[in-house]
Amino acid sequence: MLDIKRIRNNPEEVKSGLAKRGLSGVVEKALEIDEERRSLILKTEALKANRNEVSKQIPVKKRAGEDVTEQLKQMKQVSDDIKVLDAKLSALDEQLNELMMSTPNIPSDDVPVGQSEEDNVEIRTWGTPKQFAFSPLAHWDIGVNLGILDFETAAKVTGARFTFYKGLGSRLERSLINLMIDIHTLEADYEEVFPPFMVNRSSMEGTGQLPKFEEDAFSVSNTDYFLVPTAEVPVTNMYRQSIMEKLPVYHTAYSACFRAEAGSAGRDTRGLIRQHQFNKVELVKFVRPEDSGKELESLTQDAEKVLQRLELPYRVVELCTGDLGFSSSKTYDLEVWMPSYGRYVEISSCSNFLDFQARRANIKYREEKGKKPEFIHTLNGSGVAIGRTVAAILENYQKEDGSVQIPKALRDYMKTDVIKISQ
RNA sequence: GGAGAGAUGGCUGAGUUGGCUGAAGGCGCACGACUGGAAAUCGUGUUUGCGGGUAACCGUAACGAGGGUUCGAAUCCCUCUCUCUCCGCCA
Repeated sequence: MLDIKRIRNNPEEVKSGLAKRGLSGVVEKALEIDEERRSLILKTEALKANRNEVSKQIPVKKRAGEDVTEQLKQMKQVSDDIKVLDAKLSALDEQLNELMMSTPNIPSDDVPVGQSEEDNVEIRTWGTPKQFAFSPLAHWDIGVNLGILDFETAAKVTGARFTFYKGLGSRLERSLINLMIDIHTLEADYEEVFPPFMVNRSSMEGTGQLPKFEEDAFSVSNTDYFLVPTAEVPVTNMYRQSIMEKLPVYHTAYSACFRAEAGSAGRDTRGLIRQHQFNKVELVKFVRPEDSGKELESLTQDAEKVLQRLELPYRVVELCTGDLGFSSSKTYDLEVWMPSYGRYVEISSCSNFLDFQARRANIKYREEKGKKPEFIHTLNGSGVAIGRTVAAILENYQKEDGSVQIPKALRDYMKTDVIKISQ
C-alpha cells in the first residue's frame, strides 16, 4: 500500500510513477477523499474534546448538588452529532482504504518502461543451451516414458493441471526440495520455516494477493481460508502487526503452492510448467529500508546458486513496468533453458516490495530505543520452483536412449546417477 | 463436536456496585545521582495510530476484534476470534 502522506506531499511523483503502469486518476481521487476526511476529523475531534470536558464536570456538579439536566440534554445532542460525523468518517476511511489497497506499487526509477514481457531486459546469462546430437524430447514425454510422471491418472483422480510423480520421479521432487533448503540454510543465513498451507483473508491482503486477485486463489469452502499461492504469504505474515526486534531476518520455506490459473486456459497445457498445485522453496527477507536494494541483488544470487549447482543454463531478466507484479517495485526473473520450448522459461521471481507489503501488513522495526518505529522493507524470491526444475532437469539431462542423467549435486540425495527406462 | 475458564502496556499483574485509570504495584529497560569502578540504593523517564502545529506541544482514539447502552465504558449488553482445562473423536 502506498503512503497517503507521500501522495499528499508529492502528488506529481506518485502520479508519474503509477502512469508507468498505465494507471491514472488514483492520486486525484485519493487527495479528494483525504482532504474531506481530514476536515471531518477536525470537526469530530473538536466535538469529542467538548464532550470529554463536559462529561468530566458532570459528576463534580452533581456532587455539589447542582442541576445537570441541561448539560445532559446538550451532551446528548453533541453525542448524536458525533455519531453522524463518525459514520461519515468511517465511510470515507473505507473508501480511501479500498482505493489504496487496490493500487499497485510504484515501479523503481531504474525499472525499464515497457508494455509486456517482450520489453523485459536481459541482465546476464549463465551456461550455454545444450546442443543435442539427437532430437530431444519434451519433459512430459520423457517423464511418461520413464514411468515417473503420470498426468492421466492425476486427471482421473483430480483433474487437469495436476500430476502424479512416481518412483524416482517422486524422489527427484523430494531431493530437490532438500537440496535447495540445504543450500539456503547451510550455505547462507536463511532460517527454515515450515508454514501452514492455508491462510486467512488478512494474510492474503497483507502480501497483496487480495482484494484484487481473488479469482487467482483457491478458497476453502465454509471457511475464510485460502490455499497458499506461495510460501511468501504465510512467511511474510508471520510478522504482521508487529514491531520486529532485529533486522535483517531471512527465512526459507518449502510449501506446496496452489493457483487457480484463471485466465491461463490453453497456455502450457502439457507437462509440469503450469499446474494448479506445485512445490516451491521460497526465500523471504525482512530488511532495513536502506538495505533493500542490495538485498535484492543478493537474494537473486542466492536463487541463482541453485541453478548453478544443478548446472542448468539460465538467464536473469529484469521485468519492465508492464510485466511487474502488483506489489513489486522491482523484479528479476530467473529463466531456465527449456529445450522443448526452445527458449528460457521463468523458474524464479525475485522482488523488492519496499514498504508496500509492510504497510499493508503493518510490519515495523525500531532503529533504537525511544525512536519512532518505521516500516521495514520486504523481499522475496523463489529459490526455486521445484516442478519446473524437474522439467528442466529431464529435458537438459536427457540421453538418446531415453534415460536421464542425475545432476552431480543431486546424486547423494537420489542415491543414483541415472533414471533409466527399464524401471 | 460437548462443558467450563480466560484474553489488560515489553513481561507480570491490579482494576468488573460505570466517571479523577493510557491505565496502580512489581519486573525489565533508558537516563541521572552516589562510587576509583561496579553491585546495591535513590531519583526521573519508559505504548501506538490518527489529526493539528516550524517546534515545544495540543487534541483524539485504543484494555482480544466488531457493534450497542450511556452525558461518560477496561468496567454493563450482544456477536465474533483466539487461548487454557475436562470429555468425546482422531494422524
